[in-house]
Amino acid sequence: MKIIRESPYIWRIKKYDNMKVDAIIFTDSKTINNSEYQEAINQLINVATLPGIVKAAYAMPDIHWGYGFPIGGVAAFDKDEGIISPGGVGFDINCGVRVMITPLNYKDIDIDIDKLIKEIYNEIPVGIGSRTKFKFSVKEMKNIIENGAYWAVSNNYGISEDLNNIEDSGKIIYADSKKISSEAIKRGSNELGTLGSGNHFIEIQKVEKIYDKEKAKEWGLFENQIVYTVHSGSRGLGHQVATDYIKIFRDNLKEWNKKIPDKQLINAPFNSQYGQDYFFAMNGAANFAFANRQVMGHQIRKIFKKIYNVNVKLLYDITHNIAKLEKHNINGKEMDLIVHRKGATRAYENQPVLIPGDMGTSSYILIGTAKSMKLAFGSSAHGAGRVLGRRQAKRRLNSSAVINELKEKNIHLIAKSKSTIVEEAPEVYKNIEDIVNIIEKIGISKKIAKLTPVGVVKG
DNA sequence: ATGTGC
Repeated sequence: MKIIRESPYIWRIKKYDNMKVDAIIFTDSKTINNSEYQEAINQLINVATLPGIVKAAYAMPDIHWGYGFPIGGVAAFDKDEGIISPGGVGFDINCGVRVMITPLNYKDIDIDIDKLIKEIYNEIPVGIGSRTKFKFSVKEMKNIIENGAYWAVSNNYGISEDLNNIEDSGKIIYADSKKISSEAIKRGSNELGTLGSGNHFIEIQKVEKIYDKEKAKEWGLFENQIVYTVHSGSRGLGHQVATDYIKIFRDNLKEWNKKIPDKQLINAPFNSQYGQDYFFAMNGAANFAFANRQVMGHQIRKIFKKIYNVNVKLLYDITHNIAKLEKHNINGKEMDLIVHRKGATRAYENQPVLIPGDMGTSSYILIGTAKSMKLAFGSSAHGAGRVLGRRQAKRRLNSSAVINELKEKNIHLIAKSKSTIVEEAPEVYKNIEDIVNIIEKIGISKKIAKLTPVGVVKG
């Protein structure tokens, strides 16, 4: 294996053996040789062997091991010759982030943070197995799956201008509820508007720093402003879709998959019936996730209206777990590609890029660049990335110490489960500043604003 | 991530 340093933060592994293209890693010299990176880099090399892959397999600075494909990876496949793989999307289909902005200043609100997060916690079901009290009918579920955030806004969970500020307007058209199992639909029927667990969160944040005054103003951001972020996905419904199609592919595409270097890279030709079925089911789950974040974002907006009598706007809502049909310019030729972003954020030129950190540090609002279109199919990083596994975290940390540590930083926390507090502690994550600085130095996104948490709701 | 595992 030959790693070439192409620039201070770009590393290229020249293709060898069964690789069809090179692998490219965006990171610094400190981490490229880190042994903990090696598993993820091996996964990236495996991805580079898959049929129809175009240009290279890419890794963002926050890569770590994932199911088959590394988390923090981008892989684009030719629409006609290439594949689609559930492992390239992840189990939490359309896990993503939305940032909503208030006109409030931190000094107007600081005494009420506990009250505010408690209201949110009481309104929105959080934690593993979190459910709403009511269930949607199968007919209504189909409507949600095919219409996403558009469904939510049409049903009074939002205002029409919200839809202008969601990736794909919160509704992917290549979605078909008939491709989703009744089991998945049943699981989703009382999950709309629920947060979930793990790294999912709701954070009340303060705009700590503005890097680009003009763009921040255009986007409605100012220093010390109160904003909030919702990080969640497609809950049990999306998880069931992933599980279902991995099994369907295993049962029916044995011959097609006999050469894959890792069973978890199971895939279907994009243009086959199985590939299309997964694509339409996956997009249905993605629409469910768009609706889910839309509902939660709007419920919190209503809480702000009630307590502070202010109007809240949606800055942007974006996914970091999806495979999308996109047109890209490859060596002067426009190509239709199926771009898998797993733990990677779309970063089209001028588009807001939302990268959350851990609950003790900060999150960033950035902007996509022309360079990102050229270097990584218009993609960027998605978060800090773990340094400690969940089990290790439990062994080394305890929840009251984490709560105290946050308290010292004036961060209020309300969480359903003590083990989640420990598994998601600041110590468990890499430094988000490093990740953001690397992607900015490469030029695939530019910083607009830095957010620091003041109130956190966790599962 | 997940009614937390084959």
